[in-house]
Amino acid sequence: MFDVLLAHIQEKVNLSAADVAVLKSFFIPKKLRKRQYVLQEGDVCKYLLFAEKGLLRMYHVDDKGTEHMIQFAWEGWWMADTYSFLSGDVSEYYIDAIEDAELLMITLPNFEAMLLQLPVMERYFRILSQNNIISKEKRLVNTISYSAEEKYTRLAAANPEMMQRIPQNLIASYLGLTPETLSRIRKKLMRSK
Amino acid sequence: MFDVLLAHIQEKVNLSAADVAVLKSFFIPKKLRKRQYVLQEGDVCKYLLFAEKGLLRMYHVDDKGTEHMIQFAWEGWWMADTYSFLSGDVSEYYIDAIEDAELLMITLPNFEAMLLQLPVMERYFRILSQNNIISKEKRLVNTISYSAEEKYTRLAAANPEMMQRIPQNLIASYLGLTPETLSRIRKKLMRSK
DNA sequence: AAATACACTTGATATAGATCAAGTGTATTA
DNA sequence: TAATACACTTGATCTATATCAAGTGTATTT
Repeated sequence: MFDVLLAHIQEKVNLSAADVAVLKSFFIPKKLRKRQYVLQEGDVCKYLLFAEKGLLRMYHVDDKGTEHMIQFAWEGWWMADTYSFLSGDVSEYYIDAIEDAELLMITLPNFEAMLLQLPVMERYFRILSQNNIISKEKRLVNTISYSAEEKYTRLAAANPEMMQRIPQNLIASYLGLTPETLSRIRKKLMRSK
Repeated sequence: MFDVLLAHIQEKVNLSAADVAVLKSFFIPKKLRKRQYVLQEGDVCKYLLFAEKGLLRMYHVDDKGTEHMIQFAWEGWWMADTYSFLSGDVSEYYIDAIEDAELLMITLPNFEAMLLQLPVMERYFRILSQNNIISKEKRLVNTISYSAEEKYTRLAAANPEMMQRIPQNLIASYLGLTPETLSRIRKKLMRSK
């Protein structure tokens, strides 16, 4: 149940056996069916989520009803609307399961208690957050600097795992493209290979 | 010299007088003239920067030579190519001064030493990084979900300080638009007001 | 097993925003 | 004080990508 989480944390910082026991006590396990929501627009994001298994997405729905993918999370990744989770304000995003999933969830009070009781977790989340910033910065540059075709090829090169795992229409949305445009780009790239 | 930095840190965490003395010892002050570089593509980002005064920008230059604004930093903001700074790999970005500036700079070894000697700074940078993630997430959603006009009005509403301070052509680049397009949008909005 | 929904493809057309080009006013430099 | 550069504007045209529409194959539901 905690295998993936503990491996992930211990890659960055050291935890004693006692620490591990304390750590576990803060989390709530949860299983999700495909298409099941964890967060809907207008709700407060009550949990920070860690994926032990399965696949989640966070997305925004614009005025026209179009979905825009913000993030995906599979085994070994955290997910939350960080803003809503930390501020308690309602979220403008949705989180749901693309595949059946097993999660570990932590509430904000427990998150804060954990950081006080296990100060080493400040370091863990500081490192994690910095890595998150790096990848968001790369994605931003990719989004504003390149053509549709370049965006796609760069994403595929930088993130092959995503290409195997995520349906093509969701990749399109992640890149800010329509599914039709991505389909045509892929066709063109196939021909030229 | 350290006024803005200390105020900023003490808004988030507590520092004793002794802590402050230790903290100061890790930083190098630096003055920059307008248009002066702190980082150029191909260099390693050796410093994490804090702006005590003035205005900096970080940007990417694409294959066609077009600049794309990644971030601005004025009094009270940090700046670095986080990836290059932490990994030691060469940067793909430029950082320079838009206005004359006074900076406090810290090297990676000093940054790490500071975190070890002042563990409370782990917390400070964890909070800071989370806030950074929140704002990058908002910017991303803005970038991929809305039309040029909506992007601009939303940025102006969410970030009025930026509008006053940053030249219009750089705002355009920050939004992923050409200066011509932004000029026309503003004209249209003036008329309709 | 049939019915329905969904992911993806392909074609025709529309359009938001880019590009190219020229001009104005203001700030910096010689 | 003249010269030059730079930020911004405005117009004409072009183009990458969106939109609309229809069709195919596969998976899910009844």
